[in-house]
Amino acid sequence: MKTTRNTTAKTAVLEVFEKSKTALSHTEIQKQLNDICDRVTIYRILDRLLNDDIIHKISNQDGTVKYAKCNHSHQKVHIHNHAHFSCENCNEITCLETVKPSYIMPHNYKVNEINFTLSGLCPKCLNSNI
Amino acid sequence: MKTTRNTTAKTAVLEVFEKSKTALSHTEIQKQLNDICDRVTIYRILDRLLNDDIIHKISNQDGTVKYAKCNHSHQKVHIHNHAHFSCENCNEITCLETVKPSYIMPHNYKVNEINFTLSGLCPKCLNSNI
DNA sequence: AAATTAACGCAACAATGTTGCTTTTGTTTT
DNA sequence: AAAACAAAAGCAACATTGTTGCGTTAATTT
Repeated sequence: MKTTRNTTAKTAVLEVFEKSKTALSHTEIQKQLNDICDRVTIYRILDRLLNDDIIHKISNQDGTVKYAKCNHSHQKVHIHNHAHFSCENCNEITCLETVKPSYIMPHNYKVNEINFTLSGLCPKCLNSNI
Repeated sequence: MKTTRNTTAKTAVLEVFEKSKTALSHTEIQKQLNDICDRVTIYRILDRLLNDDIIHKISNQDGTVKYAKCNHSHQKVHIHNHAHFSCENCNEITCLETVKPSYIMPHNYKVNEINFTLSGLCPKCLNSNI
């Protein structure tokens, strides 16, 4: 069986997620790490964290891919079927863990996962824009 | 004022969309066009069509970007606030124009657009898999 | 302390998207 | 119908993002 190790790079990436309130792209993570490790290493760490359900992947309307670690202190399992908000002004993506859409599906579809991303202005930008 | 022209390449791209029931990636469009024009030209045509609201952009969970032209014969304006379905088996993305999610937002957010993508098995794959 | 192997670094590559500049071509004007 | 105008195309070069192979390093177990 394959065991996962706690390397310095992985710990550093997790710290970056811990500190950030918003979802981060690979490039943003790399910048925050100040090149303490290789680009490829970050990709591989992200792969492992995704696999272990510690983070989840969000792809924005514009095609950019971001990653986030949710705070789900009380839950045992990481639920990523919640909504995300993408701000058109500051480009930050945040998890809206309370927002759960309801919908009616046509027959003959089997839904395994949902991805619900809303975009517009986040509270921060909404206030400073008026 | 900038006027848009009906070039052969643009017409060909529109025909490809017309024929296709599913959303298409840049690469898929290029293949169907049999290299009648440059890669860059396709990108620029897609930009124009997006700008003119003739097609819309869908970015899948996996980070791939696709484009689709909806059939909205009766409407004057192109509405792209509908749901999409992404099949995990055949990777096709289809518009679910009838599916409109309802949800409750926290205060202080201004929602301009929504992107609701469901993934799982489409009717075609659901039937052939059992 | 030695053994094991997960993870890293590096180089190379692939896919996707962008930009600048010249040429072509669709459309309007004369 | 020809000339004028400018949108769009072609081409080359580049930027970004993500992937793969392989030898080396280092976390964990024995």
